[in-house]
Amino acid sequence: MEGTYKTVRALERGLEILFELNKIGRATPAQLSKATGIDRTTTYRLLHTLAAQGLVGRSPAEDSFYLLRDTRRLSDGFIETDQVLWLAGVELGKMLLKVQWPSDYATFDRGTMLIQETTHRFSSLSVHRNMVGRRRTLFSSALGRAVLAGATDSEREMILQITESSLGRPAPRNIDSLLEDFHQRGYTWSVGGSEGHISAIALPIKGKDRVVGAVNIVFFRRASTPEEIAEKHLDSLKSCVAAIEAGITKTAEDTRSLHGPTPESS
Amino acid sequence: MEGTYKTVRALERGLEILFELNKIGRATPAQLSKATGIDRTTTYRLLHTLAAQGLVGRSPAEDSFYLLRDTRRLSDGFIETDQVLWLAGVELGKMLLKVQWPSDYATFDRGTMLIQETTHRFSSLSVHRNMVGRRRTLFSSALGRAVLAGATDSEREMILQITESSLGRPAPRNIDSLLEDFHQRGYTWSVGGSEGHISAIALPIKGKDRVVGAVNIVFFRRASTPEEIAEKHLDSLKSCVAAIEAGITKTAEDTRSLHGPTPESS
DNA sequence: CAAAACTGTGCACTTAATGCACAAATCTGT
DNA sequence: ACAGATTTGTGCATTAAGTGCACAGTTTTG
Repeated sequence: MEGTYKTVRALERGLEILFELNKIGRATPAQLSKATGIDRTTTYRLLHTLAAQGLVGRSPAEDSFYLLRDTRRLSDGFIETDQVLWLAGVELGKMLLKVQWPSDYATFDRGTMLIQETTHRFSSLSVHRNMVGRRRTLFSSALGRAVLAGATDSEREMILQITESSLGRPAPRNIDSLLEDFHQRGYTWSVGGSEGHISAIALPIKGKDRVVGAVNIVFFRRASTPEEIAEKHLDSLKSCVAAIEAGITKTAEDTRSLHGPTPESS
Repeated sequence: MEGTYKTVRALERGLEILFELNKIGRATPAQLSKATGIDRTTTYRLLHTLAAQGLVGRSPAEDSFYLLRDTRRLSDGFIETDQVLWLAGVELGKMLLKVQWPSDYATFDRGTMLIQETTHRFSSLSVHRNMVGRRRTLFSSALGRAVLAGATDSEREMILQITESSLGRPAPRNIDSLLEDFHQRGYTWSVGGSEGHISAIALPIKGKDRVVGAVNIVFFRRASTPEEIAEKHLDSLKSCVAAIEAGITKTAEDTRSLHGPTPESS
């Protein structure tokens, strides 16, 4: 990412052939060579390498290669939320430039909020590091409260059920005051949170039809109050959330196009 | 495929990293290096190459890499029928050894039968070549008749509608006699087909809940009759079809397992 | 049946992938 | 808060490994 690096050509070319095969659906080595501009024999050998990996197969009758089921091994590990992760990281970075305080992006995961991305490392106003992977409670953290506030009624019910079953104890059901507070203020908050000296405000991130996660701004309890921070930085937080949400709907829109093999008839 | 070739290592290694990333979901260069056994700096550079292609992204905050949506470009071109294609090619090859006559595997595609795989090239009893991509009619070819015969009622209705709309003329609706003939004989047939001197018998290939295509045996009209060929080779044809169908259900069964990223909590 | 196109493989060339080495940054434990 | 341990990023020399030419064999075209 830093200095644009010298890339590995053999890998690039192999991938290029895979891309091409995905477009065409079926092709001979010569066709692929023409399409990619890679020398024919090189194409041939790259195809063999791909075949050895079980990614492409060759028709026993025709000379053409095509994709095999195992190509899924290259992409099945991808999950939608990863895309959001990238976005969140970028936007959090931008926000840090305006707001000095660090912030986290977290998702609801099995009863608690799982921090997925953070700018703690880059903020001079943070003592924490290694935030990613840590968890915050659903009820007492600003992040958790934001998710609860951003959820639809049915979604919230599901979240509460999951939380109860994974925590093994009943969840506090006085959510109403929390929701009211959120609608009044426009954000959720917590004071003296996880370690007694940390406070935060947070907003939910909403996807197409569900709450994806939440983003917060973290500050020292003795340094300021939620109200003061909100006054100064809520707009930044809001536009950060908006940017992430925009990215989500954008990636959701571009429906992946499957193109079947449509050889020309004679 | 022939002599196991010298594979391209750089490509293999890059793919290995992608595989690993698909398993783990999220990893630092060092982790990937350990997991794959590839030198750390090499791993690092391969990751950069993958990143340059837009396949993986790197968290701006954390050091870990993860997959991006574009990994789908590596596999979206794959279609289920391709898997069948490979199978069909192999099985047709096997059948050719027993039955001297050439045979084709074809699928229904926009109103006609599209030949996808063939052993014409390898049969000494064929004058044709370049069969793949050619088309046979739905009503007068053994292949087409086999698909009609193998379809369920609702499926057949769909096939007929598609055919009518793409041919622009009404389809013959006297299918009943065809079906009756099929159930009586156990195969479909055509005499003096596409070019006057070619005959064939055929069987449908059925997938989980739909007709996938059909396989035929082709012979010279003056050399034999459908009845004679069926007597000699229908068993071979049947076991060929059975092998392909077995392969289809097998690949359909192995449901692809998606594994989400489940980072450990602190 | 001759010409053109394509496939498969050996081989020589030198590009380009690789891993070591080192500096810088980051994390960990006390 | 500080020192040791771990990890990251990059330059560079080495040579392994990717690449394309050449040629023989096969297939397709006209």
